[in-house]
Amino acid sequence: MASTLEDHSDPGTGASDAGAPVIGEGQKLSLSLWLQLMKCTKEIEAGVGGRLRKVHRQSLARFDVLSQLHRFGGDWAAVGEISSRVMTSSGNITALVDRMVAEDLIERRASPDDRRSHQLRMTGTGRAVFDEMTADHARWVDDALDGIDDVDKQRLIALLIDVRRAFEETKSESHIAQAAPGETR
Amino acid sequence: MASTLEDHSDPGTGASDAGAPVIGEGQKLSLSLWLQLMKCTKEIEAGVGGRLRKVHRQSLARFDVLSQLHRFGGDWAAVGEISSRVMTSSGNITALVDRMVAEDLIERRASPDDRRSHQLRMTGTGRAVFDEMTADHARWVDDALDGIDDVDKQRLIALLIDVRRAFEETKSESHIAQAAPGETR
DNA sequence: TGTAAATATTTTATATATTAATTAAATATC
DNA sequence: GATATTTAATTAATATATAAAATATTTACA
Repeated sequence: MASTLEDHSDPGTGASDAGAPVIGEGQKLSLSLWLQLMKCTKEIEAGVGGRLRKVHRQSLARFDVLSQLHRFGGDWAAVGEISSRVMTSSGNITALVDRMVAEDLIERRASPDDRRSHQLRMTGTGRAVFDEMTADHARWVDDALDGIDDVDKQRLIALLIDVRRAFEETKSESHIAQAAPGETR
Repeated sequence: MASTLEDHSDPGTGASDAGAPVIGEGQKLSLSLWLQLMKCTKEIEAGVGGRLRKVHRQSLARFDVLSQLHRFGGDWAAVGEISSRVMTSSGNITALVDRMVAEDLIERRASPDDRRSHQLRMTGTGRAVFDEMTADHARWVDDALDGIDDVDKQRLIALLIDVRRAFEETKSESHIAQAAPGETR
């Protein structure tokens, strides 16, 4: 779902808005960037995800699971490995895997090494479905970004990698003093 | 949830991968950009959304609904207006609104003008919760983007607006020939 | 060795999301 | 004015997501 699709960068004039939330000048730019990032991702995601759903009757979540399994090239992969790579909770991956197993897209077995662990692998059917989805997915994404020239795409990629690195650093810096309710700084 | 968190830009060597999906050279760059866009958004969303959930016991979806209602400054807003602005389905907004009404964050009434339509407004409680969330949200987003300088933020904003505009144009161009299963071009 | 702690996954409860079908009312058209 | 179409929202069925608790197993270590 969309999130924060509101430009808070204008805290308002104050007219008829006595207790308006106070947003600092320095935060406005960050909020505008976050808003654009969110809108851009959600809009394209809705487009590509909607087509994936309509054409292949599969969700982006399932496509992600298959994509990650594909990287293991036919080998078994631990459930935890997949769930962390697709950025979903352990509880969610269990249900997702259940449904994908029921549809014969993937198969699950107990790990031979660690009896706590389970492993996943694509089935032949899963591989076929994945290949079909992959081709369409790549074309749809490329279509969505059609109007952007290669130089701008490369600039964007570099900037987004910077943002992710900066965010990771922020997290690791603040990991000692975990946020208490109401105060983060 | 995360999506497409797999870099398809390398279609592989072909070794032990006979039927590998074919991805054109020109699509690789688009896929890399899409991957970074997705990862960047999802990672920050997980951080900010997780804190919002933990600290304020509210989802980003609810924050979005309150944000949109806030723009109406105390006036009633049509349910459809809100659902389209937060980019969610009519079915979802009904359930979301039900829960928010039950928690006294917002109130709902039949529209006086159009008897098909319903309207929403923040309650005093909702406004108070929104104000608290807004301050934290702005700070968390700013923290997440702490390491990026203002010039790069502005570059990113401009580029993302370009991407959204390009995507909208693509959609309106292809709206006549809607994609049939398996063939989009 | 025995016990505590950590790890991997599942289960449970619930929230959030989609699509399709339904209901009700407004609008268009003849 | 009667009928068909469109519009607005809800309902129903189901998928996807989270957090918290439970289960089972491995690892650490006194």
